[in-house]
Amino acid sequence: MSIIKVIIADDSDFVRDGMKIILDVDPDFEVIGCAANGREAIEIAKENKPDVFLMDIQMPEMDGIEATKYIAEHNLGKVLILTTFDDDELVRDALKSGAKGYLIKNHTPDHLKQMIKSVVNGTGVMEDSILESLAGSVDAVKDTSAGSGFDPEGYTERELDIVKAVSEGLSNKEIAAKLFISEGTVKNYITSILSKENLSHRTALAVYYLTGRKA
Amino acid sequence: MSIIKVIIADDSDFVRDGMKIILDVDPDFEVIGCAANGREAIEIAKENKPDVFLMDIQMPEMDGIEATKYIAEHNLGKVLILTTFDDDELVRDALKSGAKGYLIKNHTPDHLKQMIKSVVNGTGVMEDSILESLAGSVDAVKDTSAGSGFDPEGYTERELDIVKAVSEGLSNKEIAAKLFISEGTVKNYITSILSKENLSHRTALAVYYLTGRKA
DNA sequence: TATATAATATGACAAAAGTCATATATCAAA
DNA sequence: TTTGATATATGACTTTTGTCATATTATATA
Repeated sequence: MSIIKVIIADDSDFVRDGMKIILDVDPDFEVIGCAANGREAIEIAKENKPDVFLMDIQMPEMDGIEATKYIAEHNLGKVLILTTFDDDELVRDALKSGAKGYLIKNHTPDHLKQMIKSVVNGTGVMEDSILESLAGSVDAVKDTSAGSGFDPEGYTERELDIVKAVSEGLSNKEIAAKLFISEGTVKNYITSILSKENLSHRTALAVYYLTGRKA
Repeated sequence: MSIIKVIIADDSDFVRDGMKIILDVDPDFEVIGCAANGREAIEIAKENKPDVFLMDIQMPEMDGIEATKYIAEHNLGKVLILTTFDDDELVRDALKSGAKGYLIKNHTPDHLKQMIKSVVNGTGVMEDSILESLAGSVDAVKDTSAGSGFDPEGYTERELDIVKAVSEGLSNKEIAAKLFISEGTVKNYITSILSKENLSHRTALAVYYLTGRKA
């Protein structure tokens, strides 16, 4: 695998520098340019075509979505969207515009690099799996948020205390001690929560709460 | 629990606004001020003492670490450090300066809120566990796919099959059916895995595998 | 070949987990 | 004030989990 040429586009110098530092120390990567907005990124790309753009969405002058559209149309490289908050709509727009995936900014260096490599080397079939794995990893980070996954709607505070405790891997006895209630009460809560979610045991509940996936 | 008063200090308006929006929609929180650097945050706090500061590290004029020192010395509130990259050294400095914990910026709204509450309500004994859980959650994000936290080293393929199945929330019976082995064999595997990881039940194992956190 | 490891299996047992009916106290809303 | 929701508790019971000792293959390696 040859050196992966990267252009970083992000209006925050902190993020830009951070990414650059991370990639610069790795001989597999070469950061051929940094830009504070989409237009700058494209200008850099016209002189020196990168393998991949790390592209923020929110940027002045030309945002990541517009830039991605242009890049995809002119075949200037692959785009990996960077998001700080996982703004579902924006990300969806970006993917529609031709981005190959999206990352949350604070992935560890190794994870980041691995993902960039996946995107760069991705051919037809692989790309789905990349998106899937990206989506999966974002889901894993998601805790309770809206949309897919565990929905706190319809639960009382106390029930949510129980859900959280179960999802920390605590036993009924431990939960009882933690919340100063009897073990029987904990069991009652769990029975009722399981029935609401149509699950049969606590582990399935923990998994669902943590990953949004039901077995 | 009364309303939690928050001051947000971050040089990026994107982060600042994002945090504010997230907290504003929740009646449990009141954002009493936003600041672009540590000095501003402290000025706001002198007029209206907050329960907690959400404090970026990298900021112009007065950075989060200096600000945290001042806040801790003058008892102006608890500090939760926000980091985009988990820069170990900076975070360590911040914790030394009296911060109560640190968050990565892209936690989901619910997770963020929950953590703020933990910090605000934390008293003596609880604080360790908060830090621990924060550290754990950062670890979890560090490597959602595989790597930190649960270490596959020392496990056979078959054992890992079991770990994965447990972490999908499957029961012993379901795992047995899925892997075409007897339920007893599944139990044996689980007993041995739990003992290797020093855990007492499958839910703790699933949580550990999924989040890197041990109960 | 002898030995270690991996994958499988059983049975007996103990310990949790989960179900269900029932009950009480509080508090807010109709 | 009656009703409904929430938080709590018990006891009796069933099912699932987890533990342990023990055993059979197959395969790889010393």
